[in-house]
This record gives sequence, structure tokens and C-alpha cells, in this order.
Amino acid sequence: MCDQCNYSELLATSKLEATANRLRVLEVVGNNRFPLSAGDIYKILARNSAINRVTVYRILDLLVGRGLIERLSTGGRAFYYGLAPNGYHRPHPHFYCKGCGQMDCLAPDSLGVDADPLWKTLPGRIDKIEIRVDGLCKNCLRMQAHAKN
Amino acid sequence: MCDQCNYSELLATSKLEATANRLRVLEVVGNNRFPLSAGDIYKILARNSAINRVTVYRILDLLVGRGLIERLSTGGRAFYYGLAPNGYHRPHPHFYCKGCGQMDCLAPDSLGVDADPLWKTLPGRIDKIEIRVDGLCKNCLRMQAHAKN
DNA sequence: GAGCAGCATGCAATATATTTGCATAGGTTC
DNA sequence: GAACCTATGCAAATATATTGCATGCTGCTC
Repeated sequence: MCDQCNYSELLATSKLEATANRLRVLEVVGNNRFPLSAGDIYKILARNSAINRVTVYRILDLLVGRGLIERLSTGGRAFYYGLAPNGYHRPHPHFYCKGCGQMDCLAPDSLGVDADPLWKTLPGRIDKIEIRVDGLCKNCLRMQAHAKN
Repeated sequence: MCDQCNYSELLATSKLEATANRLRVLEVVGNNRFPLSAGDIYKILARNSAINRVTVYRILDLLVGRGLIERLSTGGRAFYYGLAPNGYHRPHPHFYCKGCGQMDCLAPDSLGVDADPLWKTLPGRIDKIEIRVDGLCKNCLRMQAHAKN
């Protein structure tokens, strides 16, 4: 969720025409407090007005390419999308619940990471460091406990 | 790659019958010095003797379930499989080259991670922390530089 | 040894997520 | 207004993974 980001402005900054569809996609991704899958985003958008699945994929690719949003991988099969780190958002790890498939953002400092040694030794280019914590969320944990009884 | 793991023993420890196929899958995963996709594993196995794609998937699921191997997600669409951390292998991050799709293991200490704050605050169960560094490997970097000239 | 249960495997079909090819519609430029 | 560019839509294709059902093997019981 972002209260400070102005989405049309973000698009403009990236030299992208702010079409209605792009704005809607960016809003859905940006206003959600956890990352969503392409399918989720499509469903949300389609509730209000017609849009094609493929258009959503294309816009997501475009926005990822311009660095406005980031593409996260999960323990599952689909990619998830969230607002990319920028002036208002520091990079942060994510928690993926294997029970319900829900992906959550963790606080940027919930995990101390020191990447310096890596930058010094890796003989390639580093674009991004993705950290994902897999497990069971509080709810699924409780449900599992009940199921056992 | 593992010189110290005895694969039949590993299977036995997990109370799994050491069928020829399971051993072969485990060997391919274990003897490779970087994680492989299910498709890669299938292709390697099929070169030597007949095996069904589905059997490979099922064996991989089984071995992941028993914690013998681990399933890694990439920036791409397929899962990759590597020997799971055990007495001989410490958990370690991976490097995924967006250029060639190659996934490599990084040294366990290449990245300093302090997960304590997380364990204390997260109201759920943590099974695994997956760290993936995305970028371009040395080779792809060079190729890209050439392409520009 | 016949019958049966359990398990590993194979084959075909299906599901899921994503991508591609091609057509159209709307604007911009000459 | 013709040529062109870009965003979008629709249908089909692709890649990866999963499911359902059939087969064959092993060991067990009677």
C-alpha cells in the first residue's frame, strides 16, 4: 500500500503514457498491502470494467521492465507483483504461506542482511536480491492444529 | 555436488524404498554442482534409459516432501531442485542468471543473514528462508557488452 | 499356488500460468 | 486522408506441472 505514490506521476517519470489500463493495474498493485498474482490482479480489474487477461500480463511485464513494480516468485507456480522499492519503499523480504498461498510483506528490518561480501566476490552483475520466507501463517497454523484433533 | 552423501543410505534413512528410479533421480540432483529443473533432470535420465516424465515429477515431489532435496524458485517459470541442506550441506543462497537461465550455488557465507529478529516476531511457522540473487553471470555480461559494440 | 493388497511406474488427459501471432481501433504525422 | 505507431483484444499456442486410471511387481495369506 502506498499513500505517497502518485501513480500517473510514476508512469510519467518512466516515460510511459498513462493509459487508463496502465493506471488501473498500477493502482491495484500499489494500493494492495501485499503482492498479488497476475490472476488476482486480472480478477480485481475485471470486476469493474472489461479488460483482457493478456493486456494485464503485458502491462505487468512493461511495468516490471521499467522498474515500477517487482515480480516475486513463490513456492507456488504463479508470479506475484508488488510495488518496486523506490524512495518511499525500502526493499523487504516476503512471507509466503504454503497453506493459503497468501504472500505478505515483511518489515525491511525483520531480517538483517549483509550483502557486501557478495558484491565483492561475485563475478557478474547483481540486479536484485530476493528473500522469501516460506511457512505457515497464523491462521493456517491454527487450522492445521484443529485438523489434528 | 556431494562426495560424502550415500544416496541409498539417504533414501533408507527417510524410510523410502531405494528403487532404481529414485536412486537415479537423487544421483542426478546430488551429483550436479548446481540445481536443475525437472525438465533438465528428465532429459538427463532419459538419455540413459527410459523413464517417464511424470515419474520424475513424482519422485521429485516425494524427495522434497521427505526433505532430501529442496525445491527452488527462479525468476523463470520452472522450479529447480538441489540437494537439501543436511549434515554435509549448509543452507546457502543461489544466483540466477537472467541471461542464460543458469542457477548457481553461492557459498553459505557469501551473504550474511541474521534471521533472529524474524523468528521472534513472526506469528507463524517458518519452514525455510530462500534467498536468490538475480542478475547476469560473467559470460552473459560479456556477451551483452559485445552486442552493444 | 491362487488370490489379494500395496506400491512404483507408465500413459493419456487435463490444469494452470504465461506468451505469441495477428487483427483492430485510436491517435499522430506528413 | 494515407501512412504509421501504439495499446488493446481475441484466439491459439507453449511450457510446466498434475491427475486419473491402467499395469505390473512384490510380498502376504489362505
